[in-house]
Amino acid sequence: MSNIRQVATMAGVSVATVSRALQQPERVSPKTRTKVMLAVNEVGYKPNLMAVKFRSGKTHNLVALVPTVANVFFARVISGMQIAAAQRGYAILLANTLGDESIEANYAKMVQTSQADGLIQLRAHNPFDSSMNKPGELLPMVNVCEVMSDINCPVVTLDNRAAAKAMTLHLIEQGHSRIALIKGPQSSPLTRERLAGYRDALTDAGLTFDESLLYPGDFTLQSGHNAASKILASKNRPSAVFCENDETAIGAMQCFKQAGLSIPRDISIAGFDDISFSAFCDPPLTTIAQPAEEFGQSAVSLLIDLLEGKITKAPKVIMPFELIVRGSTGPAPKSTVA
Amino acid sequence: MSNIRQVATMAGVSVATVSRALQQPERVSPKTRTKVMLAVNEVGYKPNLMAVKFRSGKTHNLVALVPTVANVFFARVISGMQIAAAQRGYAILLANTLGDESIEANYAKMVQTSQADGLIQLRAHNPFDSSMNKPGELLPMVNVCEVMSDINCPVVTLDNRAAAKAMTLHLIEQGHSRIALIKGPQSSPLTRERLAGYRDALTDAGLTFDESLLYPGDFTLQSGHNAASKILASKNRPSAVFCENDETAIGAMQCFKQAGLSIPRDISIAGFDDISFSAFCDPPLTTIAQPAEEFGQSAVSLLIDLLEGKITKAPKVIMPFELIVRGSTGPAPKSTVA
DNA sequence: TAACCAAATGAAACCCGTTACATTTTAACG
DNA sequence: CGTTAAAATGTAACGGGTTTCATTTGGTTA
Repeated sequence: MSNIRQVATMAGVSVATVSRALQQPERVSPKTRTKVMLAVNEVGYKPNLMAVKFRSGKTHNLVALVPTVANVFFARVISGMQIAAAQRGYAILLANTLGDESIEANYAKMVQTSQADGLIQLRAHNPFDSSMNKPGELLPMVNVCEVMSDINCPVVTLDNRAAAKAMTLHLIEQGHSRIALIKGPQSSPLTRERLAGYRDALTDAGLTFDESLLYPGDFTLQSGHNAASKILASKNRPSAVFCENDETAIGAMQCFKQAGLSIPRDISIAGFDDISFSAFCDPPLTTIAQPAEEFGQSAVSLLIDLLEGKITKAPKVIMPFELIVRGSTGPAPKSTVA
Repeated sequence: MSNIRQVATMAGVSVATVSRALQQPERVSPKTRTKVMLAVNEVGYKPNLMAVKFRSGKTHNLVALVPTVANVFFARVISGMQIAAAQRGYAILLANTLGDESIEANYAKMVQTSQADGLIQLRAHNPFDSSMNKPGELLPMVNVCEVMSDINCPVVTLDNRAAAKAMTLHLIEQGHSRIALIKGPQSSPLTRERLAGYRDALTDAGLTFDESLLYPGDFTLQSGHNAASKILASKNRPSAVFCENDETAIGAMQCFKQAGLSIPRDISIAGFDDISFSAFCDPPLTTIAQPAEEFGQSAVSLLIDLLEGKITKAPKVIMPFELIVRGSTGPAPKSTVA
């Protein structure tokens, strides 16, 4: 690999001049500039940006801690992060953490060992060890989707509680009074927030909250399918099912259809996220649309602002959601309503 | 940030000794080792790995050029890459190229500017500029999924032609003789290979290849839906549809179902990839399973071997596929067969 | 105790840009 | 033409590790 000194020799100038000719062309005479450019081409010079990063102390790398890269919703967030980062000259170091805290910690160390400037966390968990805690100083981190309550950290999310309430309200308006909820992983704050919103809507509508209508899930297709089997087997079957994400809903939908139920005639199903597959179910899934790509973009933008000292307080960005009513929800069957 | 010199001062030894105490503990006396470790903790020393990378000329970063991060199949490949890379001490720099050659070239430059050691390409396209071509030397690149014919490059893929042939054969065995094919993007070699396999099977079975049964697509849900509409509108409608990927199949399936067709009674549908959603369709989708995660792992492993000089020839790794027969394919309707 | 070798340690170069500071060249003006 | 300021260019330090080579220390043996 050629270096700047070879270019300098070839051009018959000093390394400083070469550096200037490349970084601030107006600082060198046109004549010298030409000489340098010719020499650059001559020796096929490509700057060693590792040296630049080392010297400057800025890597322009951001670590993204993603529990599961293969999750469609997360994939959209990553896509947004990637695009925003590229626009501002940063690269994304992707970490597939599988929710494992030791893996998270390993990647977080990249920030502590100067391999990355900052970190984006999709889970509600602080991956840094205590040595990073500087009193009064923000960690070089931004949280997306899930909110960490115990730490002061910029965050991009949406009002999950309000969104879940809106969806539940939609179902109630359709005449449903027994609405099952298939939850997400217990560990996720999202699960609790969405449950709270579901409960809010019931309370507002004067309906009783029934623990037995809550089903465990973990945001996977399979867990939706499993929960649906249990719902089918329950006595007093609910007339609607609100799933805390779309994958769960799609898994549940398959189970109901294979059992011979017609959706939404026999049972209504609603999801959360609006992944691409949701519009292509049969029937298409009623869901809450989240601006996933914007989550990623906004998070990256916030993190870079933080790193570049443009913000010092930790903002909380609440993105808008949208209730998307499609064919999977409809009026409650008369028999159930009666 | 503390550095190694501060540790040296604190421990009362030279920087060389500190470096050795940390890298090759057996090379220093136990007494010194202890002194150094105490000093490390004392000043909260974290090595600047950017300096190490700069000095060594090895970044231990790999660039992954992915056309669309949000594609579920690619997401699985990325997941595999990520895991294999982590195991061998490498990090993945993710690039969402959108198939744009200038974006690809930008990320490829990261290799040329010493920001990454190598690159994994998911498209059949060489992103490097000509300055990288060293006669007789392999590029620091591995190809996954798609094969580049014009360049000598290690590759991990599967026999798409054979797989498409196997699927088509399956449909033929079910009694189908008019089988539509919804293709992928024209630009992708996958599209052509799968088409070739489809054709092979028809030829072997003595069926005529009918151009009018080929429908354009681009691997998206929407394109599958669009193609299905056209199929519905065609006179002499085919009794089976082979889609070049699962997303297309799922999009097509929705269209057929909404038109009142029963699958597979009225029409059979087959896909390719075996994404997670395929098992959770109604009916579940017959498809070709590809070991996507293994693609990623194998590619990373190959690339690292290449970078570390463990291989000098460009191997071609052909992964196995599996025909997964589910409910979306069945015997051809009698009326059509007759 | 002298001689000798191995183990332990230290000094300094090195990687490759950027940049502060010093020096030289150029241009302008009296 | 001489003076002076501005523009252009050069020199060398710097960043933080690793590593080579030299030196010192320690222990062993005659």
